[in-house]
Amino acid sequence: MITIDYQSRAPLYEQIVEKFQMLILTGALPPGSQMPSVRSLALELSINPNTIQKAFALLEQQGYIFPIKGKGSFVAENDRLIIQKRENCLLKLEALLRHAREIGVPKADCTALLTRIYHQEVAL
Amino acid sequence: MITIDYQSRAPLYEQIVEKFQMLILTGALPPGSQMPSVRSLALELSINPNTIQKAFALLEQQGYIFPIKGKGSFVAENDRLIIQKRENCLLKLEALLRHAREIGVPKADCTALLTRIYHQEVAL
DNA sequence: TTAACTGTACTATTACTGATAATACACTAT
DNA sequence: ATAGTGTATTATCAGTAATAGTACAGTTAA
Repeated sequence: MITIDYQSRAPLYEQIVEKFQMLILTGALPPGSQMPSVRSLALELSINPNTIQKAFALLEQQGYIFPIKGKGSFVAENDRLIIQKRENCLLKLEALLRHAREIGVPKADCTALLTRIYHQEVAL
Repeated sequence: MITIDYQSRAPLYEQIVEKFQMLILTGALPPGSQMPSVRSLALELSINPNTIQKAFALLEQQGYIFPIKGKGSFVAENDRLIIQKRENCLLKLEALLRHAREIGVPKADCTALLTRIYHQEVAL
C-alpha cells in the first residue's frame, strides 16, 4: 500500500503520515473508506505497531481519519485539507525559489523546469 | 556573522555548513579571505567548539575552505562549487514541483510565484 | 458465548545521533 | 614566552525514534 524510505531523515511515523495524506488527498483513499488496521499495516511494513499507531494518531489529530473502536479507522471528508496542503506546498516552493534566485539559478531554468513538469499531464 | 535556527530539524553543524556555503558562493566571503576561528565562532554563537569544528571539516571536505595549521581556515576558489549547488537546487525544485502538481496546485499559481520572486531583482 | 479482529494505553528498553565538556598536541605570529 | 590558530581524542549527557510486551475495551461473525 505504501513504501518507506529508510534513508530519509524523516522518522517512520512521519513518512507514514505523509504517504496517507497523499493517498487521501488524491482520492486514492476516498472519504468513508476503511484504513488498514494498525496491526496489519505494521505486519505488512515490518514496523512496530506502536509506530503505526503514532502515525494514525497524528492523522486523526489533523482531521484526515477518524477511529471507531473495535471497527477500525476511516477516511474523513474534509475539503479544507487539500486547500491547506496546497497552500503549504506553495510556501515551500516560495522559499526554495528565493534560494534559487539567491544562488544565481537562472529564471529560464526554473520556467523550463516548471513547463516540463506540468506538461506531462493535465493538472487535477 | 551567521544566525542559527534552533527550531529547525537540521543539526547545528549542518546549518553552519549551509550558511557558510551561501556566504562563500554569493561572494560575501571571497576566495582567500579568512574564516572566523573555530573558537571565536563558537563563542559568538554560544556553541561548542567541537560542533564548529565538525562544520568546518565538512566545508573543507566539500572544497569550500582549506585550513592552515596555526594560521586559520581560508576560503578556497572553486568555480565548480556554485555550479554543483545550482544543479542541486534545481533537483530539489523538480521534486517539489512534481509534488505540487500531484496534489493539484494549479500551474498558474507556480508561474505567478516564480514571476514574483524573480521580478524583485535582477538575477546574479 | 466464543474467537478473532479492531483501536487504545502504558511502561520499559534499546539504539542512534547531536551536542557538550575537558584535554591535549602541533603550528604560527607577535 | 605568550596567545592565538587547527586538530584529535575520550567521555558524557540529552533527546527522540523505534521496538517489545502486555493489557483493556469495543465490534463482528461463527
